[in-house]
Amino acid sequence: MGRAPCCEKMGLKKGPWTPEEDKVLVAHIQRFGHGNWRALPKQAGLLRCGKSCRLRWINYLRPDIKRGNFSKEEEDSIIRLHQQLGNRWSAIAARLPGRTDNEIKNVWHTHLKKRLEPTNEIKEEAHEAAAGGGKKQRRPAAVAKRGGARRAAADAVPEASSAAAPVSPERSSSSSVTESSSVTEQGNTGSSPAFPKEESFTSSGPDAEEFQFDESFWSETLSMPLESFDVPMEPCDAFGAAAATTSSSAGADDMDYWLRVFMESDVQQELPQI
DNA sequence: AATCTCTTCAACCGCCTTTAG
DNA sequence: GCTAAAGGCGGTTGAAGAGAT
Repeated sequence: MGRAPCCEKMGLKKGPWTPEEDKVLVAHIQRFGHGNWRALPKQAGLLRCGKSCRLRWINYLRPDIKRGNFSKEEEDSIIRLHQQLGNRWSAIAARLPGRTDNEIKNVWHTHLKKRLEPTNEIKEEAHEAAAGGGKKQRRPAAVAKRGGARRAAADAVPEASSAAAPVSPERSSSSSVTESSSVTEQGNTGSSPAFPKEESFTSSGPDAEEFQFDESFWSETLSMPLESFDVPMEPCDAFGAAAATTSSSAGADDMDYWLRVFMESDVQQELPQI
């Protein structure tokens, strides 16, 4: 059907939001709500496109957003949910109260996914190293040290807070439940309370072997009843009615249904019980 | 100390779905 | 039932920070 761009680009600002813009947006939404994102920027006097406002609100300004690093439980949940839902970040986010799809997506790509690909990378890197050294030698991730200016700006937003917390492992590259094939997990979801996220899952090093994916992980995971998840599996997210009215939450219901069907049928019978 | 390389994440882009007329 | 508008979602990008050299 061919849609016009979400905003006529003339004169609209792009890039990082300033605290002033945040204030204006928050104040406007608190007063008038966000019935119409498209019209909102005009009404609020913002030189932003509606989508941009929506994104900013959803991802950063909403009062119920939980900022800061992900707890181990949250990461475990992401991993499990990703196994089941694939890259359906919004569906995953709906099950992690206070977390946004964008944030989860970022965490997945920056922390979790990486840790699940060591076997491939190791092989390639070994190859490269043997071949005379690739341009990209992966260092032990210099993770979690950031949080610089931009984060500070985000934190300037009401409710911002943060705490250090680690990550955990998993694998499954892109989408769909079925495509996931193997995983390692063991030593990480459960072990190491301190969970040094910098080192645990880097792709190289003597420990790499430990992260070979093991079929048994899937058996365990797939045979695990949903109820046993450490995160509440509510059909709609923690953000209340607004989200519940969206079509995506209906989709989440469907997904829950099918997941249960899936879990309660073949999988449990075919896979070895723990 | 300077430069390079890598990592992180906020924000954008464009497609798909849903809703309204 | 059709079309267009709006909302929603996932993929991708690029600026900036931090560690390595």
